[in-house]
Amino acid sequence: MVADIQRRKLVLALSNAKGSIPLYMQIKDMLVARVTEGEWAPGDIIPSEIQLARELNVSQGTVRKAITELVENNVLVRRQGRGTFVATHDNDRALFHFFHIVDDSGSKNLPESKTLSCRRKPASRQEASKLNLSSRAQVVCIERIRNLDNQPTIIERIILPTALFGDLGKRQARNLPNTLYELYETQFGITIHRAEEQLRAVAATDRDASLLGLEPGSPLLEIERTALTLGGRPVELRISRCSTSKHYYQNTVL
Amino acid sequence: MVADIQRRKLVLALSNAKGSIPLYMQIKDMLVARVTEGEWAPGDIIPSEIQLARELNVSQGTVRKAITELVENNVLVRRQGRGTFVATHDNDRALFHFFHIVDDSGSKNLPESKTLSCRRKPASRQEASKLNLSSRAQVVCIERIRNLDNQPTIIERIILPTALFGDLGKRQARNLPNTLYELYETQFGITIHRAEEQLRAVAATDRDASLLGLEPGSPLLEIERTALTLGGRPVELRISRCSTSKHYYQNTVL
DNA sequence: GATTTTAAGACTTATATAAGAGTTAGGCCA
DNA sequence: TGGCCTAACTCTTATATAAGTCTTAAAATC
Repeated sequence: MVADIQRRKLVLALSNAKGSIPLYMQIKDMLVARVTEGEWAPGDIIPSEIQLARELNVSQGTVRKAITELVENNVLVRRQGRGTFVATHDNDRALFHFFHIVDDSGSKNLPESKTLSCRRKPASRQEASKLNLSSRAQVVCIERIRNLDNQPTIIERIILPTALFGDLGKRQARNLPNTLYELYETQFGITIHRAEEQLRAVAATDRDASLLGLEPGSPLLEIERTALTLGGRPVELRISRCSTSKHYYQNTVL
Repeated sequence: MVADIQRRKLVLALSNAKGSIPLYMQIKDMLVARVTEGEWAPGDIIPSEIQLARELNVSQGTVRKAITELVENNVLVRRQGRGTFVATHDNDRALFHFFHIVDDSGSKNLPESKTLSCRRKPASRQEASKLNLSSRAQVVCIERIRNLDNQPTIIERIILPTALFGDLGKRQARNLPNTLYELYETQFGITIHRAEEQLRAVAATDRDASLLGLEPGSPLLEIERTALTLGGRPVELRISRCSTSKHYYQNTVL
């Protein structure tokens, strides 16, 4: 442990000698590394700014600048007087952060979910490519239907690499929780950090239509989301088909 | 001018005496005010951090913290060794910032535009409500069709309050530039700062279909955007209907 | 004697200031 | 024309002080 810190000091000293990369960035990278490597798990408190500053032989303000950027990136959460914590998916912000469907009055509610199926299969070419898997790797494929205001509104197909979510397919087959990202975090140690979404308008298939109680051919909003970890590794592919007769997808462009 | 600065110092001193609001926030608000009031126009350089610090009787670091937050909000742009500038819509970031349609290969190109019509009319109830106008206020209504890869892909209807964009309807009727936000900024002194977008899947009307070369009833992605100024005032309503057969709407959730 | 209230202290993050190190653009000179 | 110098910026780091939070133990109350 002490040796570990010594090594770190050495590394910092060396890269500092090289000159170019600012101290606070090196510290930032080091903090990210310690989070991704699991030294600090989501929800854990990390050492105080002063402790880190002592450990790394820099001033508190320098550590602070590194932490500030990680707070802006949603990696850490600060609470004055308490400490700094690794961000989790169990607080309100995180729960709603990746969900963009809003009802016509503008209010956002999390939908209930009913799992239709949960099985293993080889990844399709497209799935393998989007998840960076070798072709024909095994994936878990979950299908569920989600209700908003007691109306079936969204059909979701979720693709996960079996390599990462091995026993999810077997153990929890049909009683999956509503908020999957919390499950990934607590059960599999995988924290979703950001996502890329591709939206298209598509026509409802016969199956879509019967599940959602619409006419076949009705326009649906298709959202194809690739969810990534802090390290940028894609770990979930999720394709949602939404009826937008009473809801819409909300996006704020800052 | 000097009196103005003196007044500002006094205001700061007073609100500082009250105690609660941090100095850097007061400075931030003051900087925003000076931008919105037009003392500094988009593209202008603002006084250096040290000059502002002297003017306000605070240290450079405090001014810096205020400016940093405004840079994060896309209000200001910093260039090391040069100075700090009011953000404009003429750089790459701004041009692509509000445009989310990407072709299937993932590359983003700005579409060409052809104006179909440009006329004045009284605002509909919905338009008046979304733009915060008194009912039946006059608006300019622009309709245009936009090509991507030489294919008509997007039908746009743009609603602007005549009160703000008075002579736009007459003077420039049919030769509007492609990038409107730059025009708003340079010709009307209105800078779009953020936007709220509501996305739905809809069926193409006969007119949509003939303009886009599709079958009537084909699914289209409808994007209803309300664009707001720095002060949060809605100034443009834009409804786009997009064919998503070869393109999609890209959103990154951080 | 048991329970609640209060106040001090030891933490934490938040804010403000200052000094020196990088960057950039433009002028000067060979 | 091409290279060097310098002035005017921002960027990085460090330090001091303020403000918020929790623990603990003494004091007050039942």
